[in-house]
Amino acid sequence: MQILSEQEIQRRQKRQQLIEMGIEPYPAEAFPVNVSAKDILKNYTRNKTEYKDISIAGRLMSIRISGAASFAELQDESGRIQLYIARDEICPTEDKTLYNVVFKKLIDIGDFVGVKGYVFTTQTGEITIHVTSLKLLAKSLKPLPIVKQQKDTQGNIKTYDAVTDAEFKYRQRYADLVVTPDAKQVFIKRTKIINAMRNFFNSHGYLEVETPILQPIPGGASARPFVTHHNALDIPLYLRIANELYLKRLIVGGFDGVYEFAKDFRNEGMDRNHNPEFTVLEIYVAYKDYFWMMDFTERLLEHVALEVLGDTKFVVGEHTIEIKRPFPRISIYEAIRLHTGIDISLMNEEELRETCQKLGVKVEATMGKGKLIDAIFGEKCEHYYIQPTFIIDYPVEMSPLCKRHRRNPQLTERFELFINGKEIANAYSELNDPIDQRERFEEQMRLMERGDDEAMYIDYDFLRALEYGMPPTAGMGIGIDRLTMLLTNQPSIQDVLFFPQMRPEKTIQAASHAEYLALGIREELIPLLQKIGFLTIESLREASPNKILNDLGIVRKKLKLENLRLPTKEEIESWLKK
RNA sequence: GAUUCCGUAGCUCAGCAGGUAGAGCAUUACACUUUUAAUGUAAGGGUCCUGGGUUCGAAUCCCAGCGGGAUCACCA
Repeated sequence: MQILSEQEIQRRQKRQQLIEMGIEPYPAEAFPVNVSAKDILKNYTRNKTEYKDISIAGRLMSIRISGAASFAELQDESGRIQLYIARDEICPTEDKTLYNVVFKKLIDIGDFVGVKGYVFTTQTGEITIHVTSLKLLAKSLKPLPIVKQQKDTQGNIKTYDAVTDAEFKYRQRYADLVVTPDAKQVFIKRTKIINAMRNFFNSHGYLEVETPILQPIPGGASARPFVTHHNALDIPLYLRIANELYLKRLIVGGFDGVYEFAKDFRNEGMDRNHNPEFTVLEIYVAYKDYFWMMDFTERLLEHVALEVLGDTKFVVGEHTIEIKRPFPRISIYEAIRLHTGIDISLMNEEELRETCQKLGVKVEATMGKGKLIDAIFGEKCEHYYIQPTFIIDYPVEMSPLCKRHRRNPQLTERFELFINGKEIANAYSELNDPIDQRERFEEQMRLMERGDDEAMYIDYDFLRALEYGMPPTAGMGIGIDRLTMLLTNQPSIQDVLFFPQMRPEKTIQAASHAEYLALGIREELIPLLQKIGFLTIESLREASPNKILNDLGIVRKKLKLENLRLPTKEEIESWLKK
């Protein structure tokens, strides 16, 4: 049994009352809609004749009753518009039930209604729908948070009582979306970002593809995977941590440009930058190198910013960022030298470890050369790159899937794009020498044996694919969640995911009346027991009979039920024995 | 995983040198035919996150747990 608040009980009673009056609170038939709130607000003043016979549906978000005429606000997907409801308009005959009872008493904030009527402007100058008929489309049983907004004389919107409880917003996004227009805008932009990218890729003739999410070997990145099990095959399967190796197989197969917006899964810590599942765009283009990909990435981001924001400049936190081609390019060694004064380019693992210690960068025994360099860069350099900057030419140890640098075999042809101090994109000239690739995998195996639980597994099928020959290829990945955070100025990944992962809620299921009765509890005592907190049989069993008796006495007095016969201690003990 | 802050009505929040639980909106009732977050009058609504402890007495102090946020660690 659900535990209901006073308002929830009232709404259930209203629902029942509607049914008894012959009004279906959840009608099956479609309601024809021929206009949106936004359309009316935008175009009515210029084109009044078009809005003489309109039909619109949405949620009631405020109701102001004043006698025989009332105002309400209807919210549809596009926004809110005011309704004017006059009793004698919606009830032209003697029977005023629809207005006096259904509208005034039985309809609540949050209910879906459909209205027909015509648009006019009130004396206070607000574009309003004069309602001539009103129909309940769906009853809402749970009260929404009440968020109010006021426009000041400059047209700025002031919000009162906005939902601030992060837990409420993330767990009950459906309710947050109803009452927080800004939240909705973030998600609309997210989709626009993806659409803009997709259009950009398609206009280049690249093919959108789908590759396995359930993988026998979790490859293409360094991360701890989620493991599941396939019953029929009786094998473990992993939720993908990346799709890189599959997309490259497709390049082997003769597609010259493939991309995928992929959900990846990593079984690691969660914070405002990390959710266990997240979205990554990866794209691979044959016969290109990382220089081409840098240029391509610049153009892509410029395109996305213009499509989504209409501008290449935007504000993130305290910074204004500008997507301005070309972005500066700086090698990782140079970046480290610049920000620490130390040249690490010729150091071995031991020297790097000492350098880390000197710089106060935390290290672990399992870290190899690649991770050590990454640690220094992450701690000492990353946050300086606010404006878009390519960090290039990473050491080979950090990049097991990346082609060696054409002039220096200790380096790779790799870039990462940093914006606002965070990595936004990662790209390579892809390693296509199967012998080198095999050796790099083997190096990863050695790291794994040292205890690096994020080192890559060897994917022999991928090696086999490379052995058939893969053309020179440039590949690039962008974290869509991070990019969305950037372009919508949201500080937390949870704000750009509809349903961020949360610890499961503990729901208390209250015992049913039958369960109380089964213990021999008199029916009249059940509400009292619930009132004093014994909502489950289990909680009752754990309590002492004396406490139950005491509390019942208190609540009886409080509810002024002096005529109610309290149970004896023996009676209570008899319940607890059953 | 560590540190730290928070958890009071449907929502936003007060309340803490321990002494009967508060406000605004929302809800209910009555009045009102053009209102602009907030008409007037009245009423109802709470396991003060949970469990222990200290105390004559705990929303308030102490301990533990649960949930969430922030910082850090790992990573994208």
